[in-house]
Amino acid sequence: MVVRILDTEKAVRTDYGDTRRTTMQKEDAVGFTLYGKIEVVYEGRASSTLEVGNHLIVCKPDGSIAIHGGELVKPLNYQGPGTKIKSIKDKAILEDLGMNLFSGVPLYVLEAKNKKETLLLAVYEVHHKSIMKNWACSKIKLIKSEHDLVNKMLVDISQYLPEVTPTFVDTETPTPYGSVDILVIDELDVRHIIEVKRRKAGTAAVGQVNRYGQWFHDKLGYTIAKYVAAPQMTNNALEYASAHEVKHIPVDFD
Amino acid sequence: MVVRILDTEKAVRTDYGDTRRTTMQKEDAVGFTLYGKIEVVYEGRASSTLEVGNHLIVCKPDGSIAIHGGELVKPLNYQGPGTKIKSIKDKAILEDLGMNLFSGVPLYVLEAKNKKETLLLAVYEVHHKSIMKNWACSKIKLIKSEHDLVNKMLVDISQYLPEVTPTFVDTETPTPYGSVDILVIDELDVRHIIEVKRRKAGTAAVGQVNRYGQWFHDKLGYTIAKYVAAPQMTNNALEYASAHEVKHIPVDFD
DNA sequence: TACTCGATCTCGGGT
DNA sequence: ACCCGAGGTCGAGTA
Repeated sequence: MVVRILDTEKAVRTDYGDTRRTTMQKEDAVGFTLYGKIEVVYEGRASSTLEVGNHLIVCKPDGSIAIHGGELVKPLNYQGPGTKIKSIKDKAILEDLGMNLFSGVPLYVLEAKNKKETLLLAVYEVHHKSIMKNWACSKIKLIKSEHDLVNKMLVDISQYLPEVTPTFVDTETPTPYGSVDILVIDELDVRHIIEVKRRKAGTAAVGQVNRYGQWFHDKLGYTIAKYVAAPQMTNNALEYASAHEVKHIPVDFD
Repeated sequence: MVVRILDTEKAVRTDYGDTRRTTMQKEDAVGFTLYGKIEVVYEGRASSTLEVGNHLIVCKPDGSIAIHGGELVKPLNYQGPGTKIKSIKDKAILEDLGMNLFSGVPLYVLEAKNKKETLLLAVYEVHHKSIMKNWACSKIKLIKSEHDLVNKMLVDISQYLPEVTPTFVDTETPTPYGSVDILVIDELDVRHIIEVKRRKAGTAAVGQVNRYGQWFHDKLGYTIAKYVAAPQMTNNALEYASAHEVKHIPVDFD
């Protein structure tokens, strides 16, 4: 069994001859894309095969790898950060691993391995490839998240609970079933439990606030009131809510 | 206001001069990747900004578009299939739209619009770009899905319900709150409701089977028994399950 | 179109 | 490490 280890850039550039191993540094981290005729076999949490065809491979400096088809945002196959890429040349091993080698001997065969998961890529033709140097690792800043909606409601929480006199307000209050988005206690010691959704809420949101309510009522013995705060609710969610005394608070980003 | 419409390949190749509109055909469908210095503004379900930096744009023949940073499998920003790409050149409009034009006048500004969502891409430098022709649209075949686990259990369902004599078995039985994975009716007319998870089940899975149970008991008046079939359950899920008479059926793909 | 749910979920935060 | 829950979830299936 001959297994040779090479870094991702090297893997694109060489045939089977290279045995050097390079550790990728943060500074000189590179990624690459490769567009070509490729066959993929995945074995791990599930298993899958991708027929030979023109696909795009994207490898990033953090080791993550994705194989994209010509449709949809999500990749057909992928492995997360930290994946190690090797090149395998022993044909018998490849056939053992599930490769049919449809189109004769591949130019490259890459084994992308991450913990107990393996991705095998047989590259039969390379239409083009590119190296990405100094690839940025910035993160986007999101606004109008659920958290922002919670904050908006906190500015004047009593407006959403007209018949309640709040004496205590908390957010992200932990329960064994998850964190309560907004918890309001009034002067009668009633726990008002509010689950906030940024978009239309479904039955699962009502289920969530029910679980929190059961914790506060059944386990802790408090009197409770339950709410789902969302721009809209689905019809089934509304019905399910009314059957469980969950009120809908209409709320949105103006 | 000057807005010019061009197809995705054209968008890479031209500056602002092209006003042709082309409809992309299945046969000549092309996609492209572009690696360069890019700034992104997103406005839609949420909103976000991505600082100027080296990023990879992937546009597919179906109109989906993704902007990838040097980390993680998921794109930093994206739009789904059917997105229309235009080029905008009016600087005042760009500034209105939130572009700061950090690095002077961009080479290209692309507006990717899908329903009520908009992605603005200002491209300041192009390190390289590639056109993908004849991009395959194959799908992968996955095995070991939840559906496979359901089928495995159906082969001998009574093994998982030792004290039950099944008289009727159904799958994907619809309720207003979703479909029951496996429904078993026994000789006493009891409804055995089984929710199947291929991995460790959390509190949400128990919430699901509770909702189904409420439908069969509260609405339809049946006697019920509830189960979560999964390799494991989280501790909180186990506790929640025992409080609601939901039994755990250990099951796995051998 | 609206709604629901699985997913090789992915990803981030906590313990 | 693992556990756990959120997500612009995405995308599939169904009514």
